[in-house]
Amino acid sequence: MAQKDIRNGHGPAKSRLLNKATHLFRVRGYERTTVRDLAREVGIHSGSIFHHFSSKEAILHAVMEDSLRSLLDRQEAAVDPEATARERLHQLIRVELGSHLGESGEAMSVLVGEWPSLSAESQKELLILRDRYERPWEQALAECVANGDLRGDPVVARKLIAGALFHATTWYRPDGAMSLEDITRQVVTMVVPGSPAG
Amino acid sequence: MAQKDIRNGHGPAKSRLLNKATHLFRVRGYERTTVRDLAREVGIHSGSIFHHFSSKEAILHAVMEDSLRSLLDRQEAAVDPEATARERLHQLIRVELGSHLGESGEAMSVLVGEWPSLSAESQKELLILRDRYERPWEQALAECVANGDLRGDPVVARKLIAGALFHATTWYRPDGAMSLEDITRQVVTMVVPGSPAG
DNA sequence: CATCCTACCGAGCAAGCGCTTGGTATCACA
DNA sequence: TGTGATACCAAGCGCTTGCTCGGTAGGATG
Repeated sequence: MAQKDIRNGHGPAKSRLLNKATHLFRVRGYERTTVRDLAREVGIHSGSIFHHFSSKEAILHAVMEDSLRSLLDRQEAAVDPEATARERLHQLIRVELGSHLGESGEAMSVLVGEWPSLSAESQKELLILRDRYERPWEQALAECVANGDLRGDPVVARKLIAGALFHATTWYRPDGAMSLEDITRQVVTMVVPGSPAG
Repeated sequence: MAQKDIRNGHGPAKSRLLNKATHLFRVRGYERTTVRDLAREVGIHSGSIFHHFSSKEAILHAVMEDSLRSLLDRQEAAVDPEATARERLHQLIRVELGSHLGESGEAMSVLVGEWPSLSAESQKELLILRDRYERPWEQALAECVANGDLRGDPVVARKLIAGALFHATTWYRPDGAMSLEDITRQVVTMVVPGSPAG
């Protein structure tokens, strides 16, 4: 451990607060999670939370912003701009599904599921990041329609895919019969029929 | 209006309570909706609610049970057991999407979105109805896999479809470019490629 | 050595919550 | 005309909520 920041527990208090909040918001919901629950989990008094965050909603905002930024990072790392539209679609689906079902799954669930709990101002701010994330999707799907890989409207297709992938958090089990890549392949097969691309 | 039941407002108080509760649970969420909000909306005092329902959660239970039962009714009315698996799939998708996006949409959203707010006992009770609703889906999808209309796992396919359709509540606009039947057709096309069935 | 800052404690406030209780007006029915 | 049931009001209880506030221990900095 370093020289400062540890009066109690392991690691910087603020990030431990964020981690526990993510977990509690996920399993109990934002509204049903009290600041006392959160403080107990972290090992501090409830009032001390407000030394780090100005309000309970500021915690939700921080959780969501972290979630969105790391999602963007993963997308940028995984999508090859030189690849074909079909390949990029496969990459986009893999990243999004992996984000929902992997380590960042709880944060992603909070991001999507607790969106209405955010104030209008916070929503507006985070929508800028969200739009940035959606652009590669728009491009890949539009190209797939243009070259005949995908039938129908690309915007509707994106919405349908987003719903299907997000919903996987409610039923996916890491120790189940289907692996993450199995599901990814099935989604790709359903969206753009034909032999699956790499 | 009949002879009894109207002391105030229009129609039986219990059903008005249920209607307003559905709306409030949808737009504000169950937890953020207070019995005082609900009472004000209906035009009675907050305490009077507990003459009709034993608890706030009992209201949620009633909303969800009504929602599930009418969903089952619509399914039964719309699905032809004599039709091919592909046709039945089309019918099932139409019913589910129509339920999400039509008049019963708010109740459906509450049913899916507020499920974690229900007590374990209530969940157990309603799961019996839900299982009944899922059976025709299982059969149609299993048949589609058997006859080659659908590739992949039928259980995963059902989960993906359910997510895609439910998510439509967040983006569908009745006055938008895509009609309900347009979206239904696109989903069918994506799930079972080939010429769309009636 | 004094000063400042950070991170927290301990106590508690005001507001809001679900729900209870006791009472009353109105009806159906005997 | 009396009785019981139904549908509601008026008041408020006990508890929990998000958040505030004065104080303090301890490291860093002049």
